[in-house]
Amino acid sequence: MATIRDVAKRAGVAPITVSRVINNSGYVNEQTRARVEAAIADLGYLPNVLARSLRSRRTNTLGLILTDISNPFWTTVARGVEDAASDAGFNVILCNTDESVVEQDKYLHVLVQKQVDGVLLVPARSAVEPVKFVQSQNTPVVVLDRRIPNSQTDAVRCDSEDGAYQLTRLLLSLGHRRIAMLSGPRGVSTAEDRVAGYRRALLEAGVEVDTALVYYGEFSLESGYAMTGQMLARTPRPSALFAGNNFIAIGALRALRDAGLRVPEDIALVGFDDLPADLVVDPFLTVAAQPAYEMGRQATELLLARLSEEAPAVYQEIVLPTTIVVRRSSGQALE
Amino acid sequence: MATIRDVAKRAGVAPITVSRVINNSGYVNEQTRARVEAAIADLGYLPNVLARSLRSRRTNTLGLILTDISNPFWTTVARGVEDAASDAGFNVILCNTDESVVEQDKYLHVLVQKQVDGVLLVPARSAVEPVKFVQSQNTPVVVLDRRIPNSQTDAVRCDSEDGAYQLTRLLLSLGHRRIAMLSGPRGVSTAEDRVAGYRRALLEAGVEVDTALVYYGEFSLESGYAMTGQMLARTPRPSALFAGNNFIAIGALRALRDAGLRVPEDIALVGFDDLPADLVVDPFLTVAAQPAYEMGRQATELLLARLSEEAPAVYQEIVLPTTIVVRRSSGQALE
DNA sequence: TTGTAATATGGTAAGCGTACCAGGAAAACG
DNA sequence: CGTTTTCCTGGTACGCTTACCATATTACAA
Repeated sequence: MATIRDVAKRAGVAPITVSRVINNSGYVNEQTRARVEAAIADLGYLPNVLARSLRSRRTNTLGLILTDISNPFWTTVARGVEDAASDAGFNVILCNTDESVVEQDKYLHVLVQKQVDGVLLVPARSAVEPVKFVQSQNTPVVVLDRRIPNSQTDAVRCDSEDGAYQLTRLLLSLGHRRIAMLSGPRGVSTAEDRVAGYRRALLEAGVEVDTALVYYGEFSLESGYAMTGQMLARTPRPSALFAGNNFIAIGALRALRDAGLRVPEDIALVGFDDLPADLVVDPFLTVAAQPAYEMGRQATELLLARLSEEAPAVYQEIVLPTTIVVRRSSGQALE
Repeated sequence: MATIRDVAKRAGVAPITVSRVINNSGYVNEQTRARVEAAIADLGYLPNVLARSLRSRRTNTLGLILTDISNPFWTTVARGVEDAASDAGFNVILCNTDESVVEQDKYLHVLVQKQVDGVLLVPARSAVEPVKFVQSQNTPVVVLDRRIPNSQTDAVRCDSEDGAYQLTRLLLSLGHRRIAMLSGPRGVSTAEDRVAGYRRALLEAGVEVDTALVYYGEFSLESGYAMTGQMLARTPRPSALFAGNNFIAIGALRALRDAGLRVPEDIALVGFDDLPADLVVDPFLTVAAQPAYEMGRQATELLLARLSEEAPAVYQEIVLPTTIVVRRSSGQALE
């Protein structure tokens, strides 16, 4: 473990000169530079980035807090984040909260203490405090995917409200009037925005919103399965089902299959979040697809841009459009 | 940004005493502790972990280098790693190499310079040098998923040879004699081990190995698609297809569909790596499933165990079994 | 010739905790 | 009562690099 002093001694210069060579900063004579580089090579010297970061107050590390990397939507977001970070010479610390505020806060504290240069946060709930905490430590935050009302931050997300509106309109145009909505948790903006879009479409079409058909659960397969079971007990049975995310959709599909119902013949199904094209041989679900990779990438680029600014931030909110992809699960128009 | 000195001043003690309170080390009088804790709370003090790490030579951070987090197999491994790390109070820096040795080496250098306490490496190629480099910096490594012949390291992987052997035997038992093998890159142990298991099964059954039916490509959808195209041009056409990983299997399925062939009626298909149960409504592929989560978890636990040992390592190699999951894609016995 | 800028290099301290060593007071022990 | 042990606290230096300030030489214009 050679240090910069060892290199300096060997090259017959001061440590600071070695530092200049390494960082290509300030003036260094060509011959001196060569001597230093030779010494570095001889000793196999590698700078201790911790010491550098302590002094320079830059770690070239970002924190990414999301709910669960196992969900392919987040996987794709994470890949976008890592790619953008890597391109800029940054590393990413990955954190899964599983929607737990407690876990989220633990991670936020650790990240701040590790002096990450910035945080990409998929907030477990809509509270502003976690964001304020990070900002109070002079660490910039970009809020990803979900809204936090009244927060002063940069944010990158998709237009859940509009995506849900479009999907619901699609179902309405096919003749459906009883559409069940299986959403995620209350207090999570994407879950609520999707319900809002659904309601707007119904109201606009003059269809009464039956609150008994609107479910708030978890963004999980189990919850999708359970909500579908409850939904099927309603009479008359809804003719279409809106799944609030990809896991809910899969849970719903399983529940429908277990109930002996065919999709779309017996009941139509649409969902939020597409599965990556690479994972599916024969895509079947009609969905509102979100540009997950782009979200990750743009959020990271926004965060990195903040780091190189001195001016106080004019917070930006980037809302990416969703794309309705019509496939078989939404079925034909009802006769 | 209060420092430990600020806290010390406010509590009327020396910085070291504050340190003792924070780390629960040494003796601290109860009243002193209370005063210090009050000062910490008043100032909103958070220790600077960089400074601590510089002194203590511990970062509580691990590096995870894999090929591509987008592949659900790696996603699951990563989740296992992060869970195990998190349980032990460690964070994980995520790195994607896309099978590039250049990227891999970049990441290894950065991780070492960032003083990570250990590295989990899915090696892009079977060379020992990258591992030796990390070890030369006194950073322990666990090699994940792939073998590196002649390396002195801990390793956790699945038994690819045996999994391939079992799968091939399954096909043989169904009456197949012309079985095409679509594998990953030469120089990647999992690709080669799977070919080896395939050969062993054939030899054991007295079936001649037709080298024209063994393809080495990439572990990607595109490669699977392309290899399948080539394979279909062979006469007589193979009656079964062995896909070397999940992406190759999906590429193969698409190519077969595009060629108007039905699976398993026209051609049987088996693959390596299962898709996570949560992602598939109706599993179809017969596969050798690897315990991806367990691999990640055990590799991490092994790495963490190394960190708390002073004795020179007796390197361990953990080989987890694969599970053959028979589904429809392998078809019935040929008549 | 003098002033100014560009080039080149170094000293010192700071960034923030903790390892190590020391020392004093109180409690326990023979 | 002297000695040992336990309890409690602090000083100093170190981990390694870089920010900041200072100095010195050369080059070139005024």
